Amino acid sequence: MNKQISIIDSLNDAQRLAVSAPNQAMLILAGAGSGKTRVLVHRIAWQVEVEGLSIHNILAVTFTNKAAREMRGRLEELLQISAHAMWIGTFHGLAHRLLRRHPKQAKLADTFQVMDSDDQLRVIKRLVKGLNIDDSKWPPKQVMWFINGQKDEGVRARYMLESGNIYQDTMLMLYKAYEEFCDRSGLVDFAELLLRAHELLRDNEDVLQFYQDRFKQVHVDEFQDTNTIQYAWLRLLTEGKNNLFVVGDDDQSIYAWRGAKIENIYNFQKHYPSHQVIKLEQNYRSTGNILKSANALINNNDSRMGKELWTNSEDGELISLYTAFNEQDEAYFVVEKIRKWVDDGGLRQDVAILYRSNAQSRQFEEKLMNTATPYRVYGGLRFFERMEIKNALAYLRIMSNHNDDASFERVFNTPTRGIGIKTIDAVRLIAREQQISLWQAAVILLNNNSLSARASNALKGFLNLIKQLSGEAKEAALFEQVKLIVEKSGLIEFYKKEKGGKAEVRIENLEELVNAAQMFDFDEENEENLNELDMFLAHAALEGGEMQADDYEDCVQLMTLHSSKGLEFKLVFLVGLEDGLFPAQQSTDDVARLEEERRLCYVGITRAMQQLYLTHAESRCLYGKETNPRPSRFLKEIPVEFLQEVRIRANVARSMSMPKRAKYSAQQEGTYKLGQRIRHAKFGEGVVLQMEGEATQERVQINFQGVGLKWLMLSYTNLELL
DNA sequence: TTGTTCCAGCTTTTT
DNA sequence: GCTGGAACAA
Repeated sequence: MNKQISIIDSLNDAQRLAVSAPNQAMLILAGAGSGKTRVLVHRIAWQVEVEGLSIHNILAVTFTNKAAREMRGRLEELLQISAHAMWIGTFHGLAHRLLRRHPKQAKLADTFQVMDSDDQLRVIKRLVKGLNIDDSKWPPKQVMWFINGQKDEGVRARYMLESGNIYQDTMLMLYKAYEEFCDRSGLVDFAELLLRAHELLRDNEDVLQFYQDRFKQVHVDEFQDTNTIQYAWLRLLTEGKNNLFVVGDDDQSIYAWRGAKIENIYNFQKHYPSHQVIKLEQNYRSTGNILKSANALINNNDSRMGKELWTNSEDGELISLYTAFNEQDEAYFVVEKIRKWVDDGGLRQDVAILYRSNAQSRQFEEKLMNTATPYRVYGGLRFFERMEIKNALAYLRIMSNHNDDASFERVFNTPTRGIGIKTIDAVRLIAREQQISLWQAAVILLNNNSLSARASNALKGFLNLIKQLSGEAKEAALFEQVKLIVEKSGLIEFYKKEKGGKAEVRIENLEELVNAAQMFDFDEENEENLNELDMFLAHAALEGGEMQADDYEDCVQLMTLHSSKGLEFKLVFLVGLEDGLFPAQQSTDDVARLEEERRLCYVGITRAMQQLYLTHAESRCLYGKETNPRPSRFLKEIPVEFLQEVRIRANVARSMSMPKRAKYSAQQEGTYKLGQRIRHAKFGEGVVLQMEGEATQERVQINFQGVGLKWLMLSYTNLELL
């Protein structure tokens, strides 16, 4: 009794319904800021405290490690227990755990290693080259998208038929070759983790039965982001049991471009007919004006399940709109406002600058730096993705598994040890011909004595180094193994010679890697019978590590709209609201993609708690070219009554209809060509010689008879065509 | 083997 | 306009 009350006491009606619903399929449509994670955590607590389930009987799946950590933490706090052993994790993390537990049934080597996307791309590049395929017609990146796209849909190369289309068939051939390569090297990419885990359950009745029995309840966060194979996996686990509890928001689906299937929400309703839908529409985050603007914007999307956020809180301030001259001015304005916020006692960490593309951060960084304002940019290289770290890890991997070709390629000549192109090509050739690993090929080559003495020594030197290191490392603790390779691989000396001031940081990072190994909590992840090194390497690939260390300083947050999802800030600047930038150029001619951009804008607006600034520039340097973009169409979708136009000093209430430059529409565009003859009221007849600028900025140079050269602004001049 | 130059590419991102 | 990678020269 007490327990029930304590779990649902602090919740609103809709949240209570969701948390205390009987054990059945549930679809929770949770708007931004409506307490989604809260519901998830309390639901699990309810099942433990009230329904009497053991935490072992509960599975909770998220997309990011951060979300998983947060959920675990909040659950521990609420239940006052250790949720250590509970299966809370990312799709990839849980899939990895399954594969480690059942490598045989999954048809994997039990020493398999996880490749991150960087590893994957390198492998594909190598493969494309090795097969003599024109990488301008089949760019490795596209090959990677193709392969991952197929895997996301659950399609193996062997299920695919040749189409007679050269492009498709070459892709297919590469997909096949890639699969063979991965099998031979014992490597598994991210998409493969999911696909394999699905096949593991699908093809092994006993394994499936075991997990179906174990997990009485399955919970999914951010369900709108699941792709086909993830949903298929969830369905297998909950087959015939009606015990899938999903939380999501169709309006915040912004990852269709990487395979997320919003249809999964609709299919859920078909596949679990006795499900219950609960909408969480009360928002606890933003002011009324912010919410109403967001609602108005998202209403322009046709494909929606329908949901309208509301709040008990005040309307708050109007949303501010600033029109900048150019991107410099925009950044200046934003930084000026932040300065004021801080002067008025605000915290920098409550402020976020959100943009559509990473390249936009630079202007703001410069201005912030000039004013000595601490800031943090999200989305850079993470610790385990740094080159020096990846190289060190490659040494560890090849020690663990000599046949790991991806790692072999990475370090055979890093640091340089005189293994030239000719030598490695000979090795690659043998490997390809005999379908063996580079390591095995190198051994054969050395035994054949077919290399020059110098090349042979260099290659032998590398193999011996690895052998010697593996020998020495065998008995050592994890951190000692890492220390050993950092010291003996020659990487430190190698980076010491590097110029450009990076040397110091790189060496520090390598030392930090030893620390990371020492801190690595083996038991935490390991119910499996694995050695510590393999777990550490998997951890590195699956977690990526923290971005930057200065987490604790009070600083302004800069990030893309995508990475802002799930976060909230008192003061938000949504910048670069210009057609072509946001919505992105590539998304403007397709309704579905445009709707995704709109959802992205909706995500951005709903990050703001108290104050929201929208900015756009009339002129912007893009790819080295001056452009005059029109204000984003999304701006026009926000009703004028929620907006106020802002200058640097004074606020000006908005009176006129929104797009103040729309009147200079395309009517004149393309009218003037070089050589066009015209007449001007004052200057008489002339010929157009040059044109530049767009829209209001469009100017033409005209050679007037008897008057000479003149530059005229088209928006101010009336010219008669002749 | 290293340094230079040239050239393509250029949304969004986790795992 | 900037960056990373590849090709080429010394």
